[in-house]
Amino acid sequence: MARLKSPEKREAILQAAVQEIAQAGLGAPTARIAARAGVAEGTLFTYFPNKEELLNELYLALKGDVYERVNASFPHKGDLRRRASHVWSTYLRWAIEFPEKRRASVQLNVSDVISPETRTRSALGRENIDKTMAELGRRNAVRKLPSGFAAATMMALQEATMDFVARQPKQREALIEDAFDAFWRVFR
Amino acid sequence: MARLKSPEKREAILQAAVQEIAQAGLGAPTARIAARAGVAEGTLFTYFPNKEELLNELYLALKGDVYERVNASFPHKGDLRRRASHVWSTYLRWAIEFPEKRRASVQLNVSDVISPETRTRSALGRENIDKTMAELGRRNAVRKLPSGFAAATMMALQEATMDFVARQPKQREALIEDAFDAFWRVFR
Amino acid sequence: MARLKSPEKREAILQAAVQEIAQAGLGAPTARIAARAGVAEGTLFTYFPNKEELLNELYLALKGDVYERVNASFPHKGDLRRRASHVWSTYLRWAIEFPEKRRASVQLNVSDVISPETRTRSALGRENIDKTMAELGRRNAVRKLPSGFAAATMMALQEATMDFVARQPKQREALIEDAFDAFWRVFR
Amino acid sequence: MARLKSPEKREAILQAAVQEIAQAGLGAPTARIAARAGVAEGTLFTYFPNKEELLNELYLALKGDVYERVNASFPHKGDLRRRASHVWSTYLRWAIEFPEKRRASVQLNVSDVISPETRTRSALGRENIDKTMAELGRRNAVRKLPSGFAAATMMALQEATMDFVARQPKQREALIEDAFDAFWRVFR
DNA sequence: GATGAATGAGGTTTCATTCAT
DNA sequence: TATGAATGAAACCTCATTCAT
Repeated sequence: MARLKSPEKREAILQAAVQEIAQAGLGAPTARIAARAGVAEGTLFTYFPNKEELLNELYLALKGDVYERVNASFPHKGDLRRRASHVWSTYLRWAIEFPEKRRASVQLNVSDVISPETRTRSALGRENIDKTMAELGRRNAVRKLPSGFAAATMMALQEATMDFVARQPKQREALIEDAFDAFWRVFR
Repeated sequence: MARLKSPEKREAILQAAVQEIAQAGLGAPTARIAARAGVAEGTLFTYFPNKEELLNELYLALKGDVYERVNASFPHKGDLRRRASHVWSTYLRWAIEFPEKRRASVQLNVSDVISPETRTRSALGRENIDKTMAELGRRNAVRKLPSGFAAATMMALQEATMDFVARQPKQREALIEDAFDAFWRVFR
Repeated sequence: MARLKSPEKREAILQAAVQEIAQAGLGAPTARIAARAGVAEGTLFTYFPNKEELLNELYLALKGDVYERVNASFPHKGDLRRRASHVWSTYLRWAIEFPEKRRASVQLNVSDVISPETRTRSALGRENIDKTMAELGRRNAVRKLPSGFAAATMMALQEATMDFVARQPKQREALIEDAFDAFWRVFR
Repeated sequence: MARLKSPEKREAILQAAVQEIAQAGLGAPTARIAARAGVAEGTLFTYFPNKEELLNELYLALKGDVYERVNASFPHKGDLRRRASHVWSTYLRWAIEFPEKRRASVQLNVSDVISPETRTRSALGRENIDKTMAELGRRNAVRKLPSGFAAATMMALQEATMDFVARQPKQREALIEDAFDAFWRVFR
């Protein structure tokens, strides 16, 4: 039998894509991605039929990456604040730990290469997050704002937080906590 | 004497760039920008030495556009909440009124074509905003968070708001106000 | 004003295409066609939007080339044999004089890059030929064969003749005449 | 002992090549040919050293296919017309019965991948045909035309006939006969 | 022998920029 | 100044062929 398509190589390509996209945006040449992954230009296309697919798969991989973390130790029995705080800090730590992944993620979000289908698929595994956000959205303070506002607000406030954490890594935990307090106040 | 470079043409190119970038991202070909502006491909380069410069100038133009609005009726004598509310709603209304401008603006922000110098230059005309944000940042609630957090938070929360307003244009004013309340709570 | 798109360059590209296709088939690289035409790779695409269009335009140019010759001295008042002979020999001489054009023409015909629309357009200017062929097809000898058989037969028999003329150029005129006699006998 | 190369697989590859080439021309990827043959990409190259060889072998196979038929019931004792008619209709029926084979055959003929050696080898098994054609060529009517004209004419006229039969399959036998009459007249 | 992943040269096309007009 | 044809580097992708398994 011939060699099997190795998951390692696929992973290497996705990781290389993260780095290149973080650096050069979605215009990053497939040739450079392949080179960084240590495979031939053509090999990339045995793992992904074309660049668009690669980008979509990358999107899913990145989302999956975070969701997995969030779900891993999700405090199902905790109260709302506890659960919101878990989502908040897990997410934020991920973004801080892997700044390139976050950067790539942002680029993918802003662009329109991500197909609706991919967006739908990415929702899988996000149930815990979604439920928590929905609950937040039903609180009196924001009841009049549309559903989805809570999630969007979290994304947005995290965005605002990350940059600062990136610049002051030592105060990381304090910043994460203080920023969550600010976030929480929106719904209090 | 030679003809003068017409400000109208320069403006037309910038406007065309907004549309094209909103539609196709920063990869939008200069040829299409020129075409939409109603000038020849080469003409674009008599107004801007290269694409990068065009993009930087566009960034400045867009920022200037908003700041001008904010400054136009700035309530210098109002209290903090009043001033913050002014910034909030002026900015938000601009983004809602010109969705393409906002989209282009986002693309430019995310990318790294905007030089540090341009970012510095863009600060001019933002004094009112900056001062208001700084004041917000000194409030007890967020005192421990880094300076700049207030501004970043506003940008971020507005981002979260816009999408909803875009989808429910009729409730625009209510949404803007309710979202500001949420925003304000962060600092309360 | 800028340079105008020069018909000479367009012509050069088409001629270069003829040579390259005659030599290497329809797979002939656009880069080589451009090089032979003495223009840059990219220039080819300012004259033809893509390779397919180039091929279609080439098809039309080649057809037009022959038809022009046939029409130039068409003996409208001659009897059927006279007119058939004119078509026969004009066509044949063209094919013999420009073997590469003929070879390119054959390749284009066999392939499926030529759109139906192009085939339709190519019919313009072929009225004299068509009318003559139709008249041939109505003769008793071939009355039972479908319309179009005469034209197809001529094409086919010419094909058979060309190769021989190519190999024995000195007997060209005699061969053309003798072969026409054979052709004519089909309808006698 | 190692497995033997299976003749069935070889045959499957050749048949697959016929289909693919009929559909997509000689540019048909070896990968698709292999896929259609139900073998792995690499396997194709254990049966044929490279694509060019495959094409040459296919050419021989196709020619052999027809010649076999012609020879099978060749009327060695019949007069010239009888023998010519046999060749004519056997050949024509083959082409009509296997349109893809014919299409592939045409593509191969037009291209220049077929080596002179292959052309020579393909002459084997064509003796009956050749002898009949040679005899036709010596008839008074075409005596002045080069040897080989008869064969070429037949090919050519058949080409002209096939298309019509393809479009009117019901009149097949009548068309074959009428067209042969027309063909015969060339030599009468 | 059979497999199919891996390779990289080469193909078509795009596009920022230049420059003759 | 204005124009748009010309340029050629570089992008994405295909495919014949090799070779580890």
